[in-house]
Amino acid sequence: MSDSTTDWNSFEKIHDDNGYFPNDMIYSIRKHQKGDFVFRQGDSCDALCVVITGSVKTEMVSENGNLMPIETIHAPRPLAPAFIFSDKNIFPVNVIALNEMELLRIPKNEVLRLMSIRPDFLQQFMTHNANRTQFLTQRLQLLSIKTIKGKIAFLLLEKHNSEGLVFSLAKNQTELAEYLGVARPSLARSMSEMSDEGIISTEKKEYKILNINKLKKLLV
Amino acid sequence: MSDSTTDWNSFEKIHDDNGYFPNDMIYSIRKHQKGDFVFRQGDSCDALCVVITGSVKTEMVSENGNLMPIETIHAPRPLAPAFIFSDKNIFPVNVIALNEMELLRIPKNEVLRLMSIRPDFLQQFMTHNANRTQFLTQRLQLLSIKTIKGKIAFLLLEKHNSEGLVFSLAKNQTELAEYLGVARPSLARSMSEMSDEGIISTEKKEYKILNINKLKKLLV
DNA sequence: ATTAAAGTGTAACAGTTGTTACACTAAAAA
DNA sequence: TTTTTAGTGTAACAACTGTTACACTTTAAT
Repeated sequence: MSDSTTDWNSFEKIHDDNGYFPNDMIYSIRKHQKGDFVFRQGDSCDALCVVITGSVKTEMVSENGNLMPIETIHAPRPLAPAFIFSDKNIFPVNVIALNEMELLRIPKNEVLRLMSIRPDFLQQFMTHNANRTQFLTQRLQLLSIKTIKGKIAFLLLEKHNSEGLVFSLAKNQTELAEYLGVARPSLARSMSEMSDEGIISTEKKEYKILNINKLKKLLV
Repeated sequence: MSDSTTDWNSFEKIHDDNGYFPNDMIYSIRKHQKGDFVFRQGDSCDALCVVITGSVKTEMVSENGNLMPIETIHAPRPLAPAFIFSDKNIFPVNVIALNEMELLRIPKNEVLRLMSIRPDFLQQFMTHNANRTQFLTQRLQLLSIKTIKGKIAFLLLEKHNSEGLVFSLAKNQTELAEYLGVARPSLARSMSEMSDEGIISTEKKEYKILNINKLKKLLV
């Protein structure tokens, strides 16, 4: 499964009680070089894995053999943390090291023990998962909207709620199109139509909402 | 916020230690009648809520004032369990009683305490959330596929993995179309084309995969 | 300053999907 | 059985989106 020499099934104990991890915590750390497969899609996994240095990318192997990139994960961040507790704990993606990286691995039972003795750890774990659920829910909502103008409206109204009528987006047009799951020229067309209709105005990454009622009607 | 007479902020203690909930658990129970708003979109919530009898529906108020049904929740099931731990704990949906129902409410701090003293409770909570994350991820994958034939292929190949080349689906064509987020006649057209091409055959809710390689190519 | 690269606006056309309508069949109710 | 209802197959057409191509602008690199 992997190219490192670390024995994957041996766990050590940590030596300093830092108030977060107790000094008798059972864990293992393994190093990977750039390009290593950290996990392959279909591997089973019964430990909490945390990227502690470096970064990895995840990609999904579709049924026809194509590779679809999912996301990039930079240290420090857990790797599919919810996942070790699911009924069917098989890794859904390939995980590949983008550079030299280190992976902390804590067995499931030890995770449960940590949770019961370290409230901070428990709370942080829960918060992470809750935020992830909210992220997924919101993403699902966005993709449920069928028209391009509707997706743009959803995005801009969301920004509006936190930042008002004038704001800037971090993404350029190409990235935005990818994020919305549409073709770039189609996005440009829809946007220029919305400008013609006096709903919004855009200048590079700066957006203004000119007619919020018309914008809301596009959500239908 | 609600029509019941129970004091929403008073919590009692449970009286029998059933091995799952301890006898000093802090909680409250409130009853709702059919049609009551249990929560409104935007309400904040710092307690774990469990539907213990009856059922509720959740719906989302979109920016233009339309109502979009999300899901129906039958007892016994927690209500947005991940959610109380998120950074921004505002209810994302309306929750409405479908019939006479009872809601168990356990304050967040008490949930954390329960988790640390009842491993079963902790584990079940984690498993529930993990499964939900997996469900959302899979739904996201399905909606990311752009063509109708691709969505059909994804669905059928998933069934194939667990049940082989011949199986039946629980949904009829109308429900299936809604699930895939496409128009019913469009789904029928795509399916009959796939039948013409010798990829699948369908009879009512029975499906056969005739040419799995062609089916996999549709995922691109 | 010049060149190269990245990002954007736009148009023509093809392809897919949604809409609407209607006939037909199967299943449920009277 | 008859009637009603739900579910399905199909067609014509409209609407929308993707594809491809190219000009133009802005930014970065040489």
